[in-house]
Amino acid sequence: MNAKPNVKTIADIARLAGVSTSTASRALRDSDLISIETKERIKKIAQEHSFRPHLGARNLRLKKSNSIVLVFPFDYADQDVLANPYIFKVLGTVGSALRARHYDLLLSRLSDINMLIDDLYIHSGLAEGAIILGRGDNDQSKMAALVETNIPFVVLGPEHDNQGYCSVGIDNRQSSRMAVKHLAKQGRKRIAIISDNFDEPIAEGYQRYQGYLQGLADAGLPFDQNLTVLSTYAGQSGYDAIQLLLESVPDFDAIFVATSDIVAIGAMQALHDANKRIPQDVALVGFDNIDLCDFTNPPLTSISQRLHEGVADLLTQKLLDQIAGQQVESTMLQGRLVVRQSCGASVLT
Amino acid sequence: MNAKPNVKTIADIARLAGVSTSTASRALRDSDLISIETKERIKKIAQEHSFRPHLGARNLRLKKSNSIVLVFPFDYADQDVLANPYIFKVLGTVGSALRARHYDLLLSRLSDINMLIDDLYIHSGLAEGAIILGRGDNDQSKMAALVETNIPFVVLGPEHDNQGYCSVGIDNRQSSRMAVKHLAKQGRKRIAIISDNFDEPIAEGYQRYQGYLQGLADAGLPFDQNLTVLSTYAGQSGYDAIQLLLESVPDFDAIFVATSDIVAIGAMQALHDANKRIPQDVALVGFDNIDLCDFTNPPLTSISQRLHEGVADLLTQKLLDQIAGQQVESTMLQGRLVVRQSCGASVLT
DNA sequence: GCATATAATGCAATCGATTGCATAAACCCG
DNA sequence: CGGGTTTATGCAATCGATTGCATTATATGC
Repeated sequence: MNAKPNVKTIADIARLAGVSTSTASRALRDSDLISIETKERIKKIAQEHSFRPHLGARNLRLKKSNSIVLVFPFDYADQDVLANPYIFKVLGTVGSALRARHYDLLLSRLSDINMLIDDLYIHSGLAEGAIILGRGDNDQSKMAALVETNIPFVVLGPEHDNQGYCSVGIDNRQSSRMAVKHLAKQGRKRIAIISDNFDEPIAEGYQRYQGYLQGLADAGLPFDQNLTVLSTYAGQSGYDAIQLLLESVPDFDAIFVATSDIVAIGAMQALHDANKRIPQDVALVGFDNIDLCDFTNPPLTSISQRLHEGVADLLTQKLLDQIAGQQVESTMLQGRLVVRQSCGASVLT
Repeated sequence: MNAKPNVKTIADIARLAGVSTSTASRALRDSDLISIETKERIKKIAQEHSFRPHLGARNLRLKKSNSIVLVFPFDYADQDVLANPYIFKVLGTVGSALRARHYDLLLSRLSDINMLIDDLYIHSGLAEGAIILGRGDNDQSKMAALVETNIPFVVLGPEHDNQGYCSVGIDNRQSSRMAVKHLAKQGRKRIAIISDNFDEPIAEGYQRYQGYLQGLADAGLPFDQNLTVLSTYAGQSGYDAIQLLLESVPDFDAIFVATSDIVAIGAMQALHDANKRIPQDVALVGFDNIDLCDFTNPPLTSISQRLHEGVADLLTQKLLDQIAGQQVESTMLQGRLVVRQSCGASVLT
């Protein structure tokens, strides 16, 4: 059926060209040790047989893999997280950045950092480094262990004191503070917060909570424990949170949904169902600034993590620099408040 | 710093254990050629040095790669597509299924089928097969060329006559017909359709359009060219489509958004802005049944592609069977209409 | 015309793990 | 106690591409 006989290896090409495998290999790599004519001839033969060198063999010889593993410290089964467009966007932008640098992207089948260390793609030669998409609340002792292994890796997430590794992320505290101040500026007095963490200093949710507290303080508003509600990453969780608030502190007039826009959308739904008008009765600010923010009803004000503005490139470049043996520094970006209608501000600018 | 000296290869382990590499290799693979005590001893040493065999070397020797490449026939830069939670969900479920079968997942940096054939991960030994997430409208001549290569692959998408490859997807025509009939049953007479393709028989959008036509016919409704609007995959596109309809045929009373739920959400926003009530003035049905359907206002009736019900497993199993040399058949699943409020049906059941 | 520089090519080892075959050691049994 | 098994281990080739070194062929210089 196929006109071309089995041409699978460089040796096959060499045989067809009547040269040694060394010559064939050099020709295909464009070495100047080989005469122009010979190179042309060999290349032509390779082309005709649509020959591709076996990358596994090459990588073995060259001791590299030219690929990076992207780790979700979540289980694939955790559909709530997977349903978050933000994560997907990160995946896409990181993939794009790696591609531009001729690296392949391996998705980790690992669900936590322990397994990463344990099952180590890197030690097994599959990847040269890792990009870890965390919410930053990975157990720091595990992270320390990871640092110990000397595996090159970077983390998308918050920066901690003396973390010992390189991270790229936005300033959760500052961004949140800004969001809350913005709500206060619209005249809101009873601003609630929905977050996924109020206890662990290491968690992004906690840091956003801290920013919330600062924002309240800045605006001279009192803190009320009842205005804090925990959530997961699912839309339903936002819905439930609102119902809780409506029961306990029905006088709230704004919500900062620190968890994610998806949760904010769930919250909006609950408010609609309770006949609360947004933003007249309750103003809302989300986090992540997903595309959908433009199409919620009303459009959702949110904090942009500046994904389009180079986070993926930063992550990728820092990782590759690290692999190349360079020292790299963490970067903390300032979030940007994208004002739409849900926060009650007039969108004139 | 590290107490353990350079232990990178099986030879190192062998040296430490005072045996040959063959013995070490066999011991680590649990061969019964090796005495129990020796095995235990070698395994212990390997453990202590957290040794992992180099998978590249193993794969080279065993002539396999134990990984699959997942191809998006979209560019990473195509943010509209990447923003679709449906694709992400597929990614997650396929990843999960592969993981369960101990395969690694490589993301293709390829943007089209041509490059897949050309740049071929498979010929280069990186992957054993490919899962192609298409909208099924891949150029069929390219697909034929792909079939020619004998590379094992499966496609998530519609089934075509004599396609020559294995696909798994839902019956676009039938599902769409069902959706339209459902709208007609609610008394809607002027049902519009938003789709991304009205011309190419090979495209999913076209097939959904055909289903729409059948549905209209079933319900005895006349076809009106003006009720058909083209869209891309972005929410904005749905918004624009509605504005177009409002200008040209303001009397429409229902829309079947065949492109995706994201587009439907954009459409809802446009309807809100035009003070059209959903579903009283305009009823709406989307496609994909993403999680968010529960949290739109009102909740969006949509067609489920049955992702949770084994599509990923089917794809994975069929691909692995193919790699193992078996003959595999395509599967076409029936879509399921998930009724919520946007279609105007009473949700009593 | 001969020695030396230069260009082109091939040989063989290498990357790290695996495995068929050979060998050595221990054991069995008459 | 010698021949025949059984059990445990090692040797060396292999997967496919790459590259240092050696070798041959050609060119240059005097």
